[in-house]
Amino acid sequence: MNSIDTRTQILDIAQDLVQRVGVNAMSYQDISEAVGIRKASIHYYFPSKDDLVAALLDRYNDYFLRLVDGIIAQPDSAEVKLRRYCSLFEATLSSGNGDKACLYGMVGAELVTLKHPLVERVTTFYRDNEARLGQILNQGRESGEFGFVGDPQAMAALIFSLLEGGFLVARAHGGATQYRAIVEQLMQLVKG
Amino acid sequence: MNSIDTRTQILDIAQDLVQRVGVNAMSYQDISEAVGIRKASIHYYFPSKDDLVAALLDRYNDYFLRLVDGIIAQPDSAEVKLRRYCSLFEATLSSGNGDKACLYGMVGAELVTLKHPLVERVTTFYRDNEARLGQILNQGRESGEFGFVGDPQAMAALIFSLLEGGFLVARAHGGATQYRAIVEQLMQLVKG
DNA sequence: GTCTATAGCGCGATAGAC
DNA sequence: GTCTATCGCGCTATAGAC
Repeated sequence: MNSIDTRTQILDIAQDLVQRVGVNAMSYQDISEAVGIRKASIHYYFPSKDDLVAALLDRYNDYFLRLVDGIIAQPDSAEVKLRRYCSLFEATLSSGNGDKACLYGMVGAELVTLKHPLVERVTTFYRDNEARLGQILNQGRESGEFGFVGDPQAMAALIFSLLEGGFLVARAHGGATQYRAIVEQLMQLVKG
Repeated sequence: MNSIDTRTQILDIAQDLVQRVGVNAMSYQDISEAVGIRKASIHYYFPSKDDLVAALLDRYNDYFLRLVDGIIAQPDSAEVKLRRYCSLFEATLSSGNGDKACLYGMVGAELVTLKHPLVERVTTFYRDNEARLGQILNQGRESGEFGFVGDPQAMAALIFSLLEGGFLVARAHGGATQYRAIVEQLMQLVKG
């Protein structure tokens, strides 16, 4: 099963690189040095760079949405669920050094330079996340925990944009502390 | 003054490219084709790519902050000022095709790939914008227009992250309509 | 100021030995 | 599966003619 291990190592390193420097600045050369194989060997697992990025996005999508669904399925209050959702993002920001952004946030910034099958993955990820945020907000509205004004779906879109943006801004200015302050301010607004 | 015109043309085209595809994907070749000169001639005005990007950021910083200061100086309500501030962003999103992001948002996403004198410009731009948003929010708090809970400076940081993120997300999903809906939802939250 | 020409590098990708 | 070797491209940047 050495081949599976190598494939996973490549994906892990590639994801780390994309989260730091973006898709365009990530190269087979960088990956090969970090993994300890030659860059030609990477083409054995991922013939083209688009194949690699697609695999990256699919793996992250499955991983992330499964975590989110796990949070939603728990019998917790809506506030706890929303806080946990925001923490999913923060965990990435804090892991390793503080210079990693959300994978889909980075890819979204470079969206125009991507080919079509990749673009659709990004829009789908955004839509799915907003839908799940909407579920949490609806629960909070019904239970009376959340008293924010306006449409829950509009609020879900706002929160998702806020978290993606908060990630990128925090990297330049304030770091995890600033991100946490923003989430705290958000919680106050949602409770209303 | 033909030289000044050419220099401005280069900056205009380069800015448009960075807002669409990012710093790393923007090339002297792309610029030369759009301006109608050879790429070697661009080096006459901007010896290195870092020189070009620095000039780009400085010009945009001056232009944008002057607009913001103009908005703040007017004898308008805080709500009008905040709406105008958000519209500054939206104007960029709508200009040309809908696939442009905020210049500093794009550069922020690629922050890790930038050299140091450029990084500082980005952090300064973020800080200056949050400070000005804080001014507007304070005015609204004092006049009684804004009833949001929490610290105005934390709220300013939240709004700035939201607008930068809203930009990037809207490009992938929903466009100017989605961005406008987010701003509308924000206004409701700020009024409290 | 703008041009042609070119250097030098890193990139994604492929062929073929082992 | 992993390697060496190499191709062809696009990039930033420079030298020097006009």
